[in-house]
Order: sequence, then C-alpha cells, then structure tokens
Amino acid sequence: MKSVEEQFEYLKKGCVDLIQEKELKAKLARSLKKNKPLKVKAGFDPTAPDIHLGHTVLLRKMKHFQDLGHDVIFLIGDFTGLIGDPSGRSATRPPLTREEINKNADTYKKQIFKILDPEKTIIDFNSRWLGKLTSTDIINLASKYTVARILERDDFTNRLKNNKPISVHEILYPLMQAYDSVALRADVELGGTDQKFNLLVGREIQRAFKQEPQVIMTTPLLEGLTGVEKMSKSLNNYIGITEPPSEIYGKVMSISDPLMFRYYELLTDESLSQIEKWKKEVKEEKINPKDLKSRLSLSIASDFWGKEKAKKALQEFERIFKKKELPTKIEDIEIKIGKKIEPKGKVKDKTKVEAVVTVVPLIDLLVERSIFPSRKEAKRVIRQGGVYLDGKRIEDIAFKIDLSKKSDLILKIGKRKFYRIIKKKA
RNA sequence: GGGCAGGUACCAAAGUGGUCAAAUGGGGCGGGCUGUAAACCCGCUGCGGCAACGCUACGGAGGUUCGAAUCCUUCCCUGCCCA
Repeated sequence: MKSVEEQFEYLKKGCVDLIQEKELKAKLARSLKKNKPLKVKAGFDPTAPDIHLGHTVLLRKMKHFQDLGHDVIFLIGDFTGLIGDPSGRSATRPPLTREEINKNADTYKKQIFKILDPEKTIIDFNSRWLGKLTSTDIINLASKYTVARILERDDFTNRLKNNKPISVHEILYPLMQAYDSVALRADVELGGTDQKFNLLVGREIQRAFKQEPQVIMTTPLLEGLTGVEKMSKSLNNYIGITEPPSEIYGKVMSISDPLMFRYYELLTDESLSQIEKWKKEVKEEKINPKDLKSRLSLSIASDFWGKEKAKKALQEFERIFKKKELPTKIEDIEIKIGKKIEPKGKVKDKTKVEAVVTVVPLIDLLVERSIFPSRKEAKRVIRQGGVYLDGKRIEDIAFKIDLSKKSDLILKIGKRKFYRIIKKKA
C-alpha cells in the first residue's frame, strides 16, 4: 500500500473541496496502520437511468479510492429519490414512483462497472435503513439541525427571495442524506460541488450521533455539450456512456474548443501541464484544435468501448463529415408496397388501396414513422429545405416518393439524421 | 382564520373586452458560414389544411357579452403580511 502522502496527493487531484485535509490524512494514516480500508460513500439519485460523462467525473474519483484499496460504497438513493434532491433546483421535483426507481437502479448497476471495479464496489440502497425509520426516529433526526441552517443553502435562499415554494419534505432531504452517512459510518463522502451543502450536513449529523465526521470531497460539475449548463439528462446535453462509440465520438466532436480542454481535464488522465501546453499551442495556431478534439473523442470513446471500436467510430466520422459519405449504419424504413400506408382515414375506395401502390406521400411517411411529431412540423422543415432524398433537397411539401423503379432511397433530415427507405413487398 | 399579490405556450415574461395562436428573451428546429466548434446572419417554432379558413389553448368549472387570456362567481394552487 502506498504511503499516506502518496495516497493523499493522488486523491486530492481534481477535487474542488476537501474538508478537512488534516482529517483525511489522519484517516488515511489510521487505515494504513490498522490495515483497515476507509469507507467511502457516494450517493446517486435514481432519477437518471443513463450514466453520462458528468457522472464519470465522480466515478473516476471513486475508482481512485479503489485503486488504493479502500472500500467504495455506491449508494443508490432509492429512498431519498422519493423526495427529490432540491440541490440546484428552482422548483420542487416531482417524486418518483417505487417502480421507476427500481428500474433506474437496475440500469445503474449495469453501467457503473465500465469504470468501477466490480470486485471492490459495494452497492447499497438507502431505503435499507431510511425505510425503517419510525416517525419518532425522524423527529429525533430533525431535532438535530435547525431551520435557519437548512435555509442557508443557496437553493433555498433563492427560492425564498423569489417567493417560490419550498415544501417541508425538501427540508428533510439533507437530513436524510446525512443519516446515510451515520448508517454507513462513512469515513469519506464524495459528491459533485452541488452536493457540498448536503455533504456538510452529513458531518454535523454524524457528530450529533457521536460519530467521527466524514471527510468530504467534491468533484467539479462537468459542463454539458453546449458548455453552458451542467451536463444532465433532463437538459439533453449529455453523452451517455452506453451510447454507441460513433455517437460518443460525434458528440465530443461537437463541443466547443474551450470546452474541449475542460473535458481533457476532467475525463482523461492527461496532466494539467500537457493540457496547458496544448492551450498555448492552439492559441499560437501551432496545432489545429480539431485534431486535439479528435484525440479527445477517441480517448473518451475508448474508455467505454475499447480502442478498436473507437477507431472505427473515428473512421466513420471522417467518412460522413469530411468526405460527405453515408454512415455505414442507417436506420431502415421499410415500406410495404401494395398496401396503403396512410395513417389516417380519407381512403375513399378501399378496394383500390389494396391494389399495388408504389407512390407514397413524403409527409405521410415522415409523420407515420415518427420522424416528425406532426404534419405541421414536417412541412415546416421541408419548406425550410431540411429534407433530402438521395442527396436532392425536397422543397415540395406534396412530394411523393415513387418506389416503382428504385427500391432503395436515402432520406436525410437536417444535417445528421439518415434513414434508408426500403421497398418491401406486402 | 383575515388581508394582499399572483397562476399565460418548453422556460422566463408582456398582454387587462374585439386588430391575440398571444409581444419580447431564452431554448429548440431548419438554412447559411465552418472544423457536425464558437461567434455571427436568415427563417420557423399549437394542431389540421396547398390555401382561404377551421379547431384547440392563457390554473379548473360555471356565468356576463354579438365577442373573454382580459369582466363576474366559485373552486384549486403559490407567495407575502396579520392571527
């Protein structure tokens, strides 16, 4: 096992807060001396069935602890999920149903081992203890903290200032999460910077329960694809780690240049000095940012899919966007010929429709196959020149696809959506 | 329990009897430029219709009126003050 100093430096890297450094060193020293691993806890909200790159920043830090031989507890907040974390929220979250939570938790389990070591990871659920608390227990827990201190947090202060509602159960949230630390006797709790308040309450509540307070460490929040807000599923600016390599590669390629360096910092093992060097080189135009971004995309895609597949994603990307060729995999749309495909009525003569039909109105197809949610929307995009058939822009909203001669057509929507229309005999 | 202020489209926010499918900003989408970058420019952004036009929609339900997001009644929800 590594020395206390070595461990400390390794763990500290990339953290925003480390409270308190002294305590962590003491805990590490004791762990080393007694040969007893630290209990490191990180809680996950079961609202997001997809783990995305934003989560991996924290998961990577958890992995660091595992590398050093400590026990990492992946805590699924299945009970607190019923409340909804008020962190960063300007409005009360809608509570999840038991069913949704279970489903999400399962999905988590399937994903985290792309990063964490399955041998060294303990998965737990906080309903295990929170679900057993009696009203008396909860009142006792609630007595250990004050309203004023809860309201200190930014989210609540802002809501109060803006005359927005705060429900009582939301006030309970930090206490519940804090109680997790008590139940687990956590030595360390990890979380994103947005969790700082909750983590700090954990320390207080542990003290109130006569436990040694946990050390808290926060990791930065990764910005989403647009670089403005944090990466989150609900904002749809995320890259899920189960997404196919080509998607991961492509999405990383679409981020802005400044954001690229941020991703390098948080999602790769490149040293800070190397990153700084690149920044300088880009500024001096010694290096093309696109090449650096390609390297980054490759690295991230490799993390989850391996080098081989990541390389293929790169080649695919080059082919589509550099050479303007077609992707290798295109979603197929099969059209059965000889039967009507119109979704809605208006069929005057049913016997005739059953006859061989080889001409299909484009709009009907687009809407029927859910490429667009409504005919209005489909028309809009066609009028604006966003629909291409075999490379030709279609501008006529009444355009009909004729499948009597060709049996295979490429439909392109906007810049990056491709479909292959295939004729099928009914 | 009393008083006051509010509830408008994905979000924020105007509108206070007809010209309102509802200003503006953000977001989203399409186009242009490009490196599927940023910035920028143009357009679109309830549904159906080629269109004329019709339908649905300003918290819910009723009502007044030729006509309501706008006025009235009532219910629900939120915030503030008082108790």
